[in-house]
Amino acid sequence: MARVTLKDVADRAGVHASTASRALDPEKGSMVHAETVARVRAAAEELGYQGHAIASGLRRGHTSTLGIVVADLGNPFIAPVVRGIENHLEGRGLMALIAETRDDHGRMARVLNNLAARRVEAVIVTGARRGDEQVLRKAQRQMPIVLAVRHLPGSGIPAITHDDERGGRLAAEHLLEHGHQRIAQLCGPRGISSFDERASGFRNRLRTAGLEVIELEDAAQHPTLAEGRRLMERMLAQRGVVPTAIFAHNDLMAFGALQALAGQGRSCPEDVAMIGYNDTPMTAFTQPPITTVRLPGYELGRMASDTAVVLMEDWEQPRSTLSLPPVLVPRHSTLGWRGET
Amino acid sequence: MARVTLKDVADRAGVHASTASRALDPEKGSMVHAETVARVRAAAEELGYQGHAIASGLRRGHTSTLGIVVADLGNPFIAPVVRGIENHLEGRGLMALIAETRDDHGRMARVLNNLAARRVEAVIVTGARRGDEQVLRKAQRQMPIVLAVRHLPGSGIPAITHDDERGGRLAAEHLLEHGHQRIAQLCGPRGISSFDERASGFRNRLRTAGLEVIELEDAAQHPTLAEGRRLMERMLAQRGVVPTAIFAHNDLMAFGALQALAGQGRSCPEDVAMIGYNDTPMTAFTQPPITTVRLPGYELGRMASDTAVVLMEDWEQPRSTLSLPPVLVPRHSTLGWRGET
DNA sequence: CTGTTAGCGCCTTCAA
DNA sequence: TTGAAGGCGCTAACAG
Repeated sequence: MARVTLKDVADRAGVHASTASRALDPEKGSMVHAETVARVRAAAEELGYQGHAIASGLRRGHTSTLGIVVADLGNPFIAPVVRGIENHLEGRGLMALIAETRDDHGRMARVLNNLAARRVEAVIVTGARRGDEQVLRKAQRQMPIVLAVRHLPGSGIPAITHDDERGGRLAAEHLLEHGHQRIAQLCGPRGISSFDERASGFRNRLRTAGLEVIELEDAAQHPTLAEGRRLMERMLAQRGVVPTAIFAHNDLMAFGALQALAGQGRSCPEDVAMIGYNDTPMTAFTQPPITTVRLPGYELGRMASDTAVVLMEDWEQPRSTLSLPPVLVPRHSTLGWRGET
Repeated sequence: MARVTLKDVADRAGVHASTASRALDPEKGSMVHAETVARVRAAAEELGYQGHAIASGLRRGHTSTLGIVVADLGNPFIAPVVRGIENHLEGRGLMALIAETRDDHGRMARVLNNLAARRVEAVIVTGARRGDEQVLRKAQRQMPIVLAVRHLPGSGIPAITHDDERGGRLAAEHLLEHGHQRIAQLCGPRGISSFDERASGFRNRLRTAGLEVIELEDAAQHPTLAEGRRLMERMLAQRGVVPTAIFAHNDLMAFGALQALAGQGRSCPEDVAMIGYNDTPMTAFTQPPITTVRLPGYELGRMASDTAVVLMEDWEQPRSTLSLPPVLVPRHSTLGWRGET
């Protein structure tokens, strides 16, 4: 397909290929006689000429492409982030190659390698986790890398994240304000900054209030509904006090926890209050509607993309690291708690 | 970045670039003396050589890239489809460029043009709608196009879709079986096959049963919650009989409709039964849980990707058009209807 | 204003 | 088994 080349167009217009090239380039159209431009344009039109961005890019030394690496395309929270990136790229002549790691280190390595071979001009990684440092640092020697959503503490790789420490704190404060004393959290996977930080933000705030969090040693393998249910069931199976409030590390885990509670005949919010995280659209429509922490995913995507673009234009930029503020969204799953009985 | 080229490696290994090329190509490694291969590999390693898939592709005549065009990256239903595509591509050395049209014809044209310029070897379009035929047909002269999710009736462009006619029929049958007589539907945007067909499947099935659907002339501009609410409000504002059951063309619209009903003091499922479409994860957790039609999005993605790969390898393949079967998932929003009063 | 020349980085003849 | 030559499609630099 697409047989016709610039040379064909030039021949038909009776000019040299380089003239045709200039005539078709909006930036250089002025260097060429208006009549010639018209002739070349006409020839291109007649032949159905389609420019070859790859060849042109090879010559010019750029690909106008960047990479997006996500852990899980199915995670509802990732959609607005990707959308923010994509919308920022649009109109800049840039396009994104997208790949999924499924939180697998080997896949991360392979994907980055593939992206490097394709000479993307920057990579936005939303799926980094502890253990990826080395691979990422190596990749960083070949192209700018921007971490988004999850960062790698101490790695020095620029990152645009949410302030999850703060998110955890907000959750804790909300529960404290409502008079809870026996408070638990169900932890998302370890080694992922966004989960680790919401855990410590939550824990620390409770300590400040003189309380110790109820926690399992076990954390979720993946931040899924099934894992939320499993952890909640384990917690309920332990003897000792039952918490009056649960902080689940994301909305899906909160649902799972709710199912486990229901299975034990405990109701939310009357017996146990629940807080999720992410403000996934559905949280507003569930029974009960779930109190959650809202993060500006779309904006984060735009900013990560913006950082990536700056970095690809000017390699040795100061590494900007940003953290966007979360907001607590109170709903019935905590507001309806009836207090100690 | 990535300064070192094959020539550098060759020089360091003391061989010609073409030998280095062969040594590094797993397919042609055998054409080269084992010792030479080792020397070249070592040199590449020492220099930190990173292959240049773009240049290599230019020479070999392929890009190992395909395009995915979606209408709305934020639509929860699109995630599994993209996931299915991506997972199918992985391990085949292929990667996908992704772009969003937001259901805008102009954007569709621009995106396809950009993709063609980048010489993607095929494009999967999940966001086609009436009015895109011409642009798509033109693009089809440059690369194979596969429609997914939504097809273009009469266009002859290969498509992998869900059988939405059938989905509509299933919804109708479910309501008939439960004894409904005054049945309405809230229509998704016109000119999009998936909505048009679920509308006609539903309508026709009711006609066969001797019933006429209650419908507005108006359809949703976008398949969103807000539009679902607006349409439901309009319907309730009309004098005459109130339906006992509603078929909303997707789950989000169903939520909107639910809100409108609640606003009028009507409860679901007691007064009015509701059916959605897509089996978005949240439908199982809402109050009430919503009866919906489940579609195999992931499988559809895989199949679309498979078709695209076949087409890019063998241009003039018979145009395979497939339609995957939907399944009705009954939940409380219809099962709890208390019947005519 | 336009043509010539020389590659971008790689791979595939062809010949040795 | 290896090297030389040529070119994928395009454009920058240099003449004229």
